[in-house]
Amino acid sequence: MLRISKLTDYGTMILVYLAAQTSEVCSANDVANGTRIALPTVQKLLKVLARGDLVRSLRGAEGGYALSRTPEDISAAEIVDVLEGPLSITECSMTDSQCELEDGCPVGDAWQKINRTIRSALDTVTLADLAHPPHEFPLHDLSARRGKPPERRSSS
Amino acid sequence: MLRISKLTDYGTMILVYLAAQTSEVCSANDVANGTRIALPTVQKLLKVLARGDLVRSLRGAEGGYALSRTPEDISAAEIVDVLEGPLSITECSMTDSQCELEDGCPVGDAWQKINRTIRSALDTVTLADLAHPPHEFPLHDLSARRGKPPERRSSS
DNA sequence: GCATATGGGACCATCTTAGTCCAATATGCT
DNA sequence: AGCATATTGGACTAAGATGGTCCCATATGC
Repeated sequence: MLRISKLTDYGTMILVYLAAQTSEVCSANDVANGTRIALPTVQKLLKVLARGDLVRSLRGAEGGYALSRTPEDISAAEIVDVLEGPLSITECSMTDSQCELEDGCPVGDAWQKINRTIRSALDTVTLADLAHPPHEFPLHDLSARRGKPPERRSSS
Repeated sequence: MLRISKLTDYGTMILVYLAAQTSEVCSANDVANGTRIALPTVQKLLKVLARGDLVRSLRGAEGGYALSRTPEDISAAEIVDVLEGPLSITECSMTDSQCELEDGCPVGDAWQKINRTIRSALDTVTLADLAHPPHEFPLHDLSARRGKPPERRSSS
C-alpha cells in the first residue's frame, strides 16, 4: 500500500547501525561495511541524514558520522521526512492552488486527515524502537528469519 | 512524506462521486464529466475499482457503475489496497526471504509495525467520511478548517 | 443488428528512483 | 608544510514506476 523508498529503508538501517555504535564516530566506510550497503549509496544517504540533522559529521581524517541525538529523540516521522522529503500524501494538497479540478474535490481534506493520522503514528515510534530487537514489539511473530546467504546489491 | 499516487487520489474522487449518486448507475462518461477527470483515466480507474469489488458494473447499453456497498462499508484501507496494490511499506517485508542484507536488518519488523499502525488508521476511515465535509471527523482536532477557500494545505 | 458500455489488455512518454562518481574542502598526523 | 583520510556538494545515468491514452472484444438495450 503505502510505499517507502528503498533509500529510506537503507537510511533507517544506517541510523540503526549508528545507534548501536554509540560513542564513536563512524566513517562512511565503516557504515558500509557494517550494513553491507554499497559504499556510494551509504555516502549519499549519510549526507542527506547530516543535512537533515539526524547525524552529526566530522570532516577530515578520523572524521565520520554519529547520531546527532539519542535514538530515543529521533522519531520515525523525522526519519521519513528527512529521507523522503516533505512530501505530502497527496499531490494537490501540497500546493494551495485548487486541484485543477475546480472545487469538486472534497477529498483533499480527507486524505489530509489520514495523513495526519499516519503522521502521528510515526511520531510515536522512535529510532530506539526501530533499533532494538523485535522482542519488544507486540506485533506478529516474524519467527522464520535468520542468517541467510550473503547476497548484496551493487550493480557494477 | 508518504505518498499516494495521483491515480489513487483520482480513484477516491471517483468513489466519492459515486457515493453521491446513490441509486443510479453512472457511465464512465458521467463520472468523467462529474469529476472533470479525463475520460480514459476514469475508465481505467473504474475498471480497477470494479475488479477490486469497490464498484459494481453493468455492461451494455444503459450500463455503468455503482458502488458495490454503502460508503460506510468501504474503508480507506480498502481503497488504497485496490488502487495502490497490496504493496507493503517496505519492499523486503513483503517476501519472507531475508533482506538480502544478511540478518543485519532488524528494521524490517519495525517498519512492519509502523505499517500496521498506519493500516489500522486507514481502517477507521470510511468512504462516507471521505465523502462528506470535514465537520464530521472525530479524529484529532483539525479544528482550523471549515469551508475553506482555495487553501488546500499547509504542509506539515 | 446497431449503438452504447464495460473488460482487458497493450502501449508510450515522462518523472522518479537507485546508484555511481568526481572535484572541492576540511582535518589529523608526520 | 604536505600528505592521507573523510566529508560536502553536486552532476550524471540507467532502470523502473507512474500517469495517461488507445484499441479490440464482449455484453446489453432498443
